[in-house]
Amino acid sequence: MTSPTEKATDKKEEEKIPRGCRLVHLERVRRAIREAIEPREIDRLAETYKVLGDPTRLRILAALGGGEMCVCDLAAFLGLTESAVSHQLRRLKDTALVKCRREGKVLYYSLDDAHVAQLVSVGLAHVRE
Amino acid sequence: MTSPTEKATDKKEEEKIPRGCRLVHLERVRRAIREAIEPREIDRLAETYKVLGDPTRLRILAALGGGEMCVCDLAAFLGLTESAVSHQLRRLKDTALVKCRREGKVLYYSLDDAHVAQLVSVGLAHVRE
DNA sequence: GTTATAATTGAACATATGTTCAAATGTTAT
DNA sequence: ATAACATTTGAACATATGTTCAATTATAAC
Repeated sequence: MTSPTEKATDKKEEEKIPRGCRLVHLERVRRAIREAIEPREIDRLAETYKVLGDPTRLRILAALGGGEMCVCDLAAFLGLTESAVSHQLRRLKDTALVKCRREGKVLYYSLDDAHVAQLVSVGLAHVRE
Repeated sequence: MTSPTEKATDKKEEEKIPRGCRLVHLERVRRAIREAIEPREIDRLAETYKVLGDPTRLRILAALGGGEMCVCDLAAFLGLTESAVSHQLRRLKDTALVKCRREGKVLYYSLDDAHVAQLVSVGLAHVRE
């Protein structure tokens, strides 16, 4: 299962495997390490999905899919305080999922780009299958 | 802004709007309510994204993208205990993101279907843009 | 049967999360 | 200036989350 060539790989990969743990399929562990996504990207990806993983924020995104809305519109739709909505919108903006523009006193929020609607629809396709 | 016809819509929608809250754009709130995704679907969607929103679970999915692995392989790759990995795999299985097959004492985990890899890649495209 | 291996389960802990409340911005009109 | 409006901010609270540890199940070999 572990051929001589596999045992002779560079140290970098070996060092990433904790000592003393069981190794049922060493070559598979090595490949996973080799092809792993960078930690920074993993963290950003996780942050994005974490933000998507809340019913309130998903409802906000779905609503914005129909056109821009202001904070109090969303508060009325969601049945929440404007403060709660504002907090959520900030997270959505920090993750580049929504953007906003000012018109007088009112801030109009909308989806940041086409990717966002796609993210929601791919997820829907999964849960509906 | 609020035409006579808009005021004459059915009561069901009106009742969904909390009393006493500001209404800057009533017609937008109505449309959001009308086109809203069902609560059950929203919850399942949120649950799916919540599961995706963790670095450890994303690393597991990315690793399984290269082929099936057993629990101790993943534990070695992640640098975590097998218990921690098992807990995470259960969440991934409950959300239909991974599946597993038994071969003797070993359980081999793999991505549940093509949708899963797509979910990860769409997310990656978003954070990389 | 016993022993060893692969994985799961449940309790416990520290940390993170979502909402509310009260107070503070920023903008427009008077 | 002042007042009113739209939204944001920070602190506080209860609840949820991820990992570890110890104990348990399940399979295979002896």
